[in-house]
Amino acid sequence: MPQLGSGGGDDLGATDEMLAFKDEGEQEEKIPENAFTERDLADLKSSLVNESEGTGSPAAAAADPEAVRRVQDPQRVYQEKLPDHMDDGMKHQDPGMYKGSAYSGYPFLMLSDPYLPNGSMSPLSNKVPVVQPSHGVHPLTPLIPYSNDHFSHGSHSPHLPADINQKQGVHRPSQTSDIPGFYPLPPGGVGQITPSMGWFTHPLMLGSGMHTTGIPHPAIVPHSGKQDMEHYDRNMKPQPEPKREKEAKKPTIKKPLNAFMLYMKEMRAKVIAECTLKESAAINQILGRRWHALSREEQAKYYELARKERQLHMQLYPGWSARDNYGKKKRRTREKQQDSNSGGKRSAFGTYKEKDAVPAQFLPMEVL
DNA sequence: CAGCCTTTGAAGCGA
DNA sequence: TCGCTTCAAAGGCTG
Repeated sequence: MPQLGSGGGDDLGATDEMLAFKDEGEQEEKIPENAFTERDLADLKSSLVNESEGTGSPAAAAADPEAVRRVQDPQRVYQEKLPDHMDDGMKHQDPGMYKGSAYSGYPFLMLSDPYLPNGSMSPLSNKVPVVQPSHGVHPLTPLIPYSNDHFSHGSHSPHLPADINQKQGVHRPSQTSDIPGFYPLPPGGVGQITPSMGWFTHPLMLGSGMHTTGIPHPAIVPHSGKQDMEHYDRNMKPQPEPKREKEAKKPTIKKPLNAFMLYMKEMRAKVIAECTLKESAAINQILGRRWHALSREEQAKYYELARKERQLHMQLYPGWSARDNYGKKKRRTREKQQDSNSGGKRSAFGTYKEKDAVPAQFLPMEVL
């Protein structure tokens, strides 16, 4: 807070305290991704084996030395757990804030990259307004899947005005009021989107989900859920007559994605490719470990992205509350959930079932 | 075919 | 304020 909060409060009301990370061991954590993946996979497999054998946490812990290290160093864990509000320290979009570092590969803020002749990053591209409005692309979440792969096709790059970075990136009077300005949806812009572009194929683009602002958002989802989505994906057409009722229903506005979710979205495909795994539960375990292994800068960019996602969400759906979606996911086994909650510990380390329970002395203060 | 699994983080709510 | 609960994504698995 002291060093970063000078620019006034965040409209999200975060405490804006930039927790200093401990530098300890950071280098160790920077493991090449491939090696990491192999180890992840091995770890995962061994822990699965161990779990099936019914052994306890030691085996699981042994399978993940990194986790063990974290557990044994509560302070590190505490510092590792980067609170969202730290990103508020970066909210000012100070051009120098991330200059040339943290946002590399960051699909949101680095959006201009694919459009740069050499693909390199312009310093200006660090700024939030780099969000690509001319595609009608959702400025935040949806960008993740498109990152470089999608943009590398180059078919849509002509839609990006060459000066967009300068125009939108340089001058930003206020944090909140200008957000909508990031996402002007040019008439016809949507139609230019290539089918490969994630949520541009979203059903809502085709009708019911279009936000009243005219800005489609992936957070809006028809009540009907998966099947409808699949239907849309296959046919790229609005639902036929019988679905009218459903259309009339109020669409579900999804929660904005948090930092980890954004990270998962971006990295999932990569992990799947590297591990040839598809099961999300396993993938997520790997991603969870990788998340912890990320440097503070790398995590910070996702926290920042998540913060902007929330901001945008707030602006698009002012009256929306996470509460609105409570109960929409039917949980069949509520008792079971409670059991696991009572038997396990949800902490900075994640969700621990009994076998993984962390001794209290290893828990960070905030958890205790 | 609905829900589970699995992860972290945000938010809501009751005490 | 604290602690618990729910949901966000995702895709194979399960009953």
